[in-house]
Order: sequence, then C-alpha cells, then structure tokens
Amino acid sequence: MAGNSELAQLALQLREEGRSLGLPLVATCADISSARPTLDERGEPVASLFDFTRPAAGYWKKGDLALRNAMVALIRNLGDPFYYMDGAVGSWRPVKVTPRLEELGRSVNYAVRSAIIAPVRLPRSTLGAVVWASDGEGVDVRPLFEAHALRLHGLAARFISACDTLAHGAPEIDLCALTRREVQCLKLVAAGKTDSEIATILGLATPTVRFHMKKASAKLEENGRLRTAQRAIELGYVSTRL
Amino acid sequence: MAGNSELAQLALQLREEGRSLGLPLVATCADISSARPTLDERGEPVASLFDFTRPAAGYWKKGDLALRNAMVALIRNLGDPFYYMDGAVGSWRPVKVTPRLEELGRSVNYAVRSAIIAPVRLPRSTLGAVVWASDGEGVDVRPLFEAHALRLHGLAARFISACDTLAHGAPEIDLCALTRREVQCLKLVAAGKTDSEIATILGLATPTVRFHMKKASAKLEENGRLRTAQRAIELGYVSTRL
DNA sequence: GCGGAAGCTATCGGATCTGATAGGGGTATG
DNA sequence: CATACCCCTATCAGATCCGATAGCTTCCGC
Repeated sequence: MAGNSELAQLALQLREEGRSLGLPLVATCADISSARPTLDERGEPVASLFDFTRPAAGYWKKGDLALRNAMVALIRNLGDPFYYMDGAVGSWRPVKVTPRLEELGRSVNYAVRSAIIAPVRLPRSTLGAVVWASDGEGVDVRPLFEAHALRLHGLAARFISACDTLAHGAPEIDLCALTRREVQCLKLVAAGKTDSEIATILGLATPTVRFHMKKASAKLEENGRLRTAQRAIELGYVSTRL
Repeated sequence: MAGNSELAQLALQLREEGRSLGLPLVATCADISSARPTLDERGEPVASLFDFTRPAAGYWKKGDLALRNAMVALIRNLGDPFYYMDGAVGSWRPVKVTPRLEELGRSVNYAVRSAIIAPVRLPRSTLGAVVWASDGEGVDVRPLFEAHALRLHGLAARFISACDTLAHGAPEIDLCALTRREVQCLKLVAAGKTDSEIATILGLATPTVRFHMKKASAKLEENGRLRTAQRAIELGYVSTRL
C-alpha cells in the first residue's frame, strides 16, 4: 500500500477524508495534460495508494477521462472546488455552463453519481485535480461541500503540489527584474498584438518594441515571442484577460 | 469598514485569523499583474476592509511591492504557501533560491520582519496572493506555519477567487473537444517549435500542421498561434514543462 | 566624471506565420 | 448509405518575426 513517506501520508489523509464523508473513491491527477499516471517516490502510480478495486472504479481507469468529459471541462475552467450530483454542478459561487455542456452532463450515464472535485493550479501552468466520488448510489454532497470543501481543497493542493515537486524537483527561484517598458510590451504581445501595433500604441518605433522584447526574452531565459509571453504570463507579469 | 456581503465576511475571516496568530497586517492582491487595487462590491478597495493605519503598513502601499521584490518573486514561483522571517524562507518542501535573490532578501530592511504568504492561482493564468505580516517586532512563524498554513491557504484561495469573480464575472464554461492531433500540435507549438519542425516530428506535411492549428484556434476561439497556445496551456491541454 | 543601465532608433536578409482556397480518404453514427 | 467529422495535403502572396549589428540620449549611483 505505501511506506511512511510524506506523499503516502498525504494520500492516506485524502482517503480517510473521503471515507468519513461517504466518498470513498479517490482519484488524483497531478497534470491533466499528461497521460502518465502520478508517480510516488518509488516510481509507482499513486493510484495504488487508493482503493481502485471496486466496480465503479473502472470508470476512472478509462482514458476517456481525459477528453470529452464534462467534469474535466469544469476542472479546466474553475478555480474553486465544486460538487457534481447527477448532472448538477455547484460551487461557492454560481457556475455558468453552456446548454451544450449541461446537456452532456445530464445525458452521460456516469458510473459516478456524486462527487466533490478540487482543481489544483500549480506554477508553470500545471493543472491537476483530486476527485472524491461516491461508490454506487449517490450521496447528497451539497451539505458535505459547504462544510468540508475548504479543507478538501487545501489537502488536494498540498498533495498535488507534493506530487509535482517529486516529478519535477524544486526549481531554483531567481528574481528577474523586468522593466516597466518590457512589461508593457509583454502585455501587448500576450494580447496578440503585432510589433508595429504595439509601437503605435506605446508611441514608439517598431524596432524599439523588438528591442524590449529581446531584453525580456533574455531575462526570462526563453526563446521566441511565444515562449517569452507564455513565461511572463506564468510568472504573473501579464494577465490574459482583456 | 464593511457590509455583510460574502466578500466582507471572508475578509473578516482573514483578518481574524491574522490577529489570533499575531500577524495582524493583512495585504491582498487579486492580480499581481495589475496595479489596480482589489475592489469590493461597491467598487471600493478591499484594503479598507483591513487595518492599514499602522506605521509598518505604509510598506504595503508602496507600488514597489510589484517589482524588484524578493517576496513577490517567491509568490510568482511557488504554489504552496510559505513563510518569511528576517530573510529566511520556508515552506512544506525545501525552497531553492539563487544566491542573488537570497542576498536581496537579507539585505533589504523590510519593515515587515515575519509573514505567512499564500499565493493563489486562478483560471485564466491569474496570480494573486494574501500576506499575513507581523507588526513591528518579529514573530516566530515557523510553528504557526506548520499548524495553520493549510487553512490559511484555503481561506486565501477562496477570498481571492471571490474578488476575481466580482471583478470579471463568472465565465460561461463550454466543452471544447480538441482532437488528439490538435493537442499534439498545440503541445509542440507551445514548446516553441516551428510548423515544419512539428511536421517532421509528427511525420506530417507542413500544411497539415497548419490545418490542425487553425482548427484548434477556432475551437479555442482565439486568433493567432500565440493566443491559441496560451489558451490551450491555460485550460490544461498543454504543459509548459519539457 | 564615469560606468552602467534604461530607453530609443535604424538596417538587412532570411525564416516563418497567416489567410484564402481546394481538394481526397478514412471511420463512426444515425 | 448518408452525413459528419477527423485526418491529410497542396498552392499563393503578403504580413510578420528573428538574429545580428550599430548607434544615440538620459538618468543614476559610485
């Protein structure tokens, strides 16, 4: 089952939380962009830390989890934890869903009827999640959500973060002091503007914009405007909204 | 001071947590890429919900918070909450810092001597944070961190998320079913590869790669390869690591 | 005053992306 | 068996980016 490593401890905690809430099926994913399972210290899938022998558990093993799934769409778009109950979705704040997605959520006969899901966003634009699901018949998760979502979210974040550190190691953190102008240019680049457009907006010549971008690329240690903009966004210098 | 809105309630909670831990100065930022202060329902800065009248509090008002700051560099790079104590930094896992940044952290004579900081990552690559700082003399935050970081992190996440929803509204969530090929192309594009490079890697013709990218752009409702790749990364289809 | 950094501008050619347009083959679902 | 969708390929011209290289002013701290 597990040793007594930190990861195993955290996994145990997740499992116990689920059991005590009547949501014994626990599924975790440290990076939904990757098909590879989350691994522990010994290189074994952390899934082995949980109970995946029950009938409904077969659902989680299907690769289909990764695509065309209403739940994953919600994970991709929501920051807060949320619950899922026979097609209905709720969170701390109202969740707006397109009719198409809602239809899909209702129509698909999931083996899982109710669940609490915690999306986890890590540095480097990594997206993970922890799902606590009921086994067989549904459970009214709304009161459970109200009472426990905050703690579950915290536990999920800590667990996924531990998995991530294990997989990728701790990065060396440096201070990259971007200039005001560099940040201005980066924001506009990230907005999809052309160098000449940016020049017009900022009242500069086009070569100047390129100059600033080159400086920014060097400081962020990236090549190409795409990578540079991406890194600036990851680090929070630039927002992608508006 | 505040009404009885949800945001005010959450802010009150943050403040009370800080007080009971001996970290009465609370600073929040819902988006570190923006200079604008976080606003509440009535369009007033949420800072008014906290106590910013103390001497040390002046520090937080300086715009310098946003640039050239060791603490912000940590917020940008860390997913877990962390503590800060006279230049020393710690978290649940070891934090690697370049000598340069460490030097900066020690040398700068912060008015704030000890603090617990919770970075918050939201959808759309938004980065926020909540800081609980001591007032005047330092506090040994290590035991406090061990005991309370998980809860503080959860509270911070919920508060910042509420601010964010308030500022930008709830997005309508849709399912965008990207194809396997489209995702493959997006991953390589996000890695900075050229269309022809991608074609070679995937064993395709260059026009085919462009075809898939165009499809992906349409599905993600973005224009240009930069925006498209960015959106795919945000939604967790693509990871930026390796 | 001098070094250093920010900020600004310019030119060049080659590599690359972009939009518009036009197909054909394969497979699943009704 | 028809429709839809994925997957693949092609061509064209124009817009855009990229690397290398060179020079300018201004402001700051030592």
